[in-house]
Amino acid sequence: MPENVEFLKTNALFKNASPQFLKDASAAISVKRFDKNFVFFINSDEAQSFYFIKQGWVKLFRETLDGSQAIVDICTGGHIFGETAIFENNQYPYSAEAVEPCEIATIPLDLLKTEIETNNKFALDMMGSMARYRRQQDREIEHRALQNAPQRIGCFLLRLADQTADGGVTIQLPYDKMLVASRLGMQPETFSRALNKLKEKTGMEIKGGTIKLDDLEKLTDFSCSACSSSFPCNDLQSCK
Amino acid sequence: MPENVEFLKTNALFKNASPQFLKDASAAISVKRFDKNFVFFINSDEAQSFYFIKQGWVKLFRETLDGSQAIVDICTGGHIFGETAIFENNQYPYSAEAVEPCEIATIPLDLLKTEIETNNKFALDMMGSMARYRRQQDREIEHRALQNAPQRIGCFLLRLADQTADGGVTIQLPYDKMLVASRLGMQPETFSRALNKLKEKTGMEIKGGTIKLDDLEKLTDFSCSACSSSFPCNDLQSCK
DNA sequence: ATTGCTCCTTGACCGATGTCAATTGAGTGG
DNA sequence: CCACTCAATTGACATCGGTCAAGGAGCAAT
Repeated sequence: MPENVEFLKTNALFKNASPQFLKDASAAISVKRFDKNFVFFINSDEAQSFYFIKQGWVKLFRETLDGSQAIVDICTGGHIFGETAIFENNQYPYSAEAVEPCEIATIPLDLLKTEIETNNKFALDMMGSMARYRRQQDREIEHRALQNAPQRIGCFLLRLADQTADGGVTIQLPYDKMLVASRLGMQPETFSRALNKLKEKTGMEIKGGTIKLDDLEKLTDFSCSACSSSFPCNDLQSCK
Repeated sequence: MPENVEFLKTNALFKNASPQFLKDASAAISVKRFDKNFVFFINSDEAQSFYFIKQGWVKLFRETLDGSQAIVDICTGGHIFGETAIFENNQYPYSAEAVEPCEIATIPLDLLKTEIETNNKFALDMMGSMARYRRQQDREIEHRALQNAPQRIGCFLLRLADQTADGGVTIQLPYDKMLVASRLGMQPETFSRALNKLKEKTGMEIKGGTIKLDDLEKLTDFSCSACSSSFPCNDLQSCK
């Protein structure tokens, strides 16, 4: 397969991509760096391309008339965005902005469209990917209805947690606290206070965006009681 | 096409279903009436079938350890449910219960699975249907974050509205107010109070589940300012 | 070190929603 | 017609989260 598109394989969606698709993509692809705050497209723009994130974080969002923002998703390396325009009359259904310097591959949407139309295996993978997203969204709605702010933060942290050698846990926030707050649908002030409450309840140690905890169970006890999945909630995507 | 599966065509998903699928479905299908509160399956049950609603309303939901319920969706005639188990290791990702007497067709999941694997047109339709659902969910999350209770109710009503001859509008709630409340992610008490506030603001006339309003614009002015779509929000599914 | 910037935190306050309890109302079956 | 049940409303109150304003912490440029 062409070298310059090998990285696509880091996304399971492309594991059954046809040679033709890879060849065409290889010819048409453009990989570039983008600065923080670069806007890839805005909601309802005519869609020409979809994007593959090699590196960095991208925020997908929609805005209301009165200027509020709703975060649709926050994605990073290995994820694609903008591809849903295929099913939306070729209009992007949200806006996309870099939240830090990024390395992004731009690929014509037509190629993807042709591929799902002609390669059934690929179509199946695409459906799997859409179903995974659906599961994610369903749970997100549930969390917002049934969990309070500290619990939602706890749940978010759990999906970032790395076991350390001594049985403890280290968690590194992947981006700004402000952005985590809006990802979780709360105000920065609420986030700050809720994180403090979580700290009290679990004895975690917080230093900037790094969090340490000796016992994961403290966190699961606190957060997972108000959720319909039980930990480890493998049906939910990690946030990394 | 076999007569006893003709009704499937009322769902756009089946417009490109293969003759083979229809024939197999025709042989395997079972159409029955179910009482109110009948439970079709519960979350994480092994999935054998998916269901097509000919008549009535069905509630899809998940439950937490502490007994709270989160509504995933509430569906009616022409909609299917349970089909997502295909992408979830053959386990239903939610529970399903009749909220009133229903007429439901039960169809083996295998047939659907085979169909998406072998009929690419069908697979594309399936993706379209999944994308529509995604759009729906994205907006749902947005609404819960940015709209208050009266606005959410207003938005819900707008998607039920029928123009009457004299330019006015009649709206009929499709099911219990309690269920509408949980569909909108709020408590029955909150719903009741919020509906009163909406009545004050728009001058609507409420009698049981029937609502009359002379001017739709009163409602859109009130609800749609806190939304990222503008009315008529054709990207959102009607609630009927 | 100083300045200026942005992110983050904290305090004070308020409005929205949830909770609990009592009451009313509508529909059902005896 | 009456009792029963459940939905719906209403009141009182608590809690949560949002808003506004002020201050502190980290960081880069000078």
